[in-house]
Amino acid sequence: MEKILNFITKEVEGAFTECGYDKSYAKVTLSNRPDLCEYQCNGALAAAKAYKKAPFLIAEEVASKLAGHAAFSDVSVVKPGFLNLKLEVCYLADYLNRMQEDNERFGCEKAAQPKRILIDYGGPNVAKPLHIGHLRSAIIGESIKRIGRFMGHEMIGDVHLGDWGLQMGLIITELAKRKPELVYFEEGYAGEYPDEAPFTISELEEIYPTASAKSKEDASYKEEAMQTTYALQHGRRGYQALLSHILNVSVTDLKRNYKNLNVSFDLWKGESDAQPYIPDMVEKMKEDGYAYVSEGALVVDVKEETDTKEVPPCMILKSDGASLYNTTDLATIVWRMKDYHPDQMIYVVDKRQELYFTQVFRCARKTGLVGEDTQLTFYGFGTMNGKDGKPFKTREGGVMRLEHLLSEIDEEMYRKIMENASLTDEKEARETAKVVALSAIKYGDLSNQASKDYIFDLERFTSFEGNTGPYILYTIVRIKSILAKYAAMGGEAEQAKILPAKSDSEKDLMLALARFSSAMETAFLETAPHRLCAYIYGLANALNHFYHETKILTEEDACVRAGYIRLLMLTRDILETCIDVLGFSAPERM
RNA sequence: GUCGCUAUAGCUCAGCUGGAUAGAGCGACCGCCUCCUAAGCGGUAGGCCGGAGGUUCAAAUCCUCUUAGCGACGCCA
Repeated sequence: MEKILNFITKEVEGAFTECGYDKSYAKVTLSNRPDLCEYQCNGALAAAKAYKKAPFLIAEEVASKLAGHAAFSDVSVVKPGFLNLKLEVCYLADYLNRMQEDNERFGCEKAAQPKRILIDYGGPNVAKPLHIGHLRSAIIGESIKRIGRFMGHEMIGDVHLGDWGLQMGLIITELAKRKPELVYFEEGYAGEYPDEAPFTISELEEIYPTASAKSKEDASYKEEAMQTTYALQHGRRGYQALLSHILNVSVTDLKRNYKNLNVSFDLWKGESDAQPYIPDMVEKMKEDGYAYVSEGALVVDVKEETDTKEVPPCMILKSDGASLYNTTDLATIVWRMKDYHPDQMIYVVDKRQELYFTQVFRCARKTGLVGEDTQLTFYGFGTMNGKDGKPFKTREGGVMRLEHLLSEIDEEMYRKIMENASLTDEKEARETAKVVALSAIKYGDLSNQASKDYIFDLERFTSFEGNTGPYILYTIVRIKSILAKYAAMGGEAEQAKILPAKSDSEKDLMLALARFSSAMETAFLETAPHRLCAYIYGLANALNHFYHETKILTEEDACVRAGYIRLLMLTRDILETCIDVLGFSAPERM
């Protein structure tokens, strides 16, 4: 189904062409003067020079061709040469009815050429709790994934676990100190290892920091951990059995945490999955003459002629021959290409890693790991700061665990719900609090441009007012409440049609609804969830304005009433589709 | 030092890729519940779009310079 803007543009293009002007001037945009018109075309201003004609005259010529068209109720020309358009209410109503019949797409067409896009977000470390540093990546990545999916692309989310390196050796070392009697430490043991892990997640979360601290103080401890790491990476059975226990316990816990955030991944691959690809990859880079030794380390030059800055070479191996972050990331690209050959890989990562990823991407291209048909995209997000504008910390100054942050918000939301006293059932109030809290935290994040730092202000985000998640949910709940009452009254609107708007607020709402497909498409093309937030905020405003001015259930004309109900249903469906894509949902009541 | 990002109302942020009078929310002030959820709606006050030049019919938006803050710059991830 065609976007309403496309339709209008096509009409205007026709008019420009008919008047002998190039249709490229016929670009129609949303009006920035809603008091004057709904859509506008500034093409006459731009065309004036090319055709050596006063813009006003051009605009008038074009306008005369459009006048009387069934889709427009008003076509006018203003001052220097603006072409202002208003839509005919019948046309608009017809368009919305077609949207509603459009099988859950609401006029938004899927991509004609679906792409396979692998999106890397998350990046949690095994055996370490999620902290707020993981929050943005999870929220933003999940939303980009869902937007892409809605647009018909094949989106593959990969969590990219930090499950490799010294940290694993540290854990095993510490465990060996504490429970040396475990069969995993018995050398030469050839039997089966237990299915049950010899630790719980909370033990694990305590073991790692303890071991990490010890290794910093005690050189021999660190040496031992490094040897353990080496043994682990070179196939010692007992250690590998422990590693899979650590992974299992940790991943189970991570999944639970991500589930609370309504975030999920298609792939639970980790850095360790990339290791098998390293030797061949490195060998090939050497053979092909890309990799050479510089200052002891194996590197690949990634400078380019057009660089305005110094781009250091991409390091492949450290001078001691060990692999590092780069190596793992490149090897990860190897298996991703081999197993999925995506059209695009998007990395949702802290923006401070931009230069690093520039190096990795260039290296991957130069050495032929990825071809021209795969796009590599760095999507950097800013830091989440506290109210003081500095990186978010707990009151004690430490890094806050994600779980703690979430429960704090849940608690606050629960308190407010009880204050409001609209829900009396304890269980429902608790559940609703969670749903609303999630909307607060996600909308608070997503409504900002991802690339910018933003200030996380608990009070502001949990407030019920203004441009917040709860406001959006409240709007949806209001609609649901009316629909429920309508049904209770015995109303049946399934066969009804949305009727031409009778008031300004109704028309504004309808215009906002008609923009849905543009908003979704823009959000995808610009990888910009905040554009979708801005859209639903406007839509929610339009609904609340309409709601305030219109008696719906007490409307006497049953046909008009049913038309209103259909309009509300479409609004609800679009709002819910949008928040689903943003990664949260609305309760029935709040 | 080099490069990059940011700068818009008291605060937090938009600004649809160059268009008309720069918009929201919070906070402040003033109104609106015998009426479908007032977590709402309407209104008032609040701006040299960091500064200076330039490009053109038109600049918050593009270019140059400049100031301030933040960040990145080979063996961390």
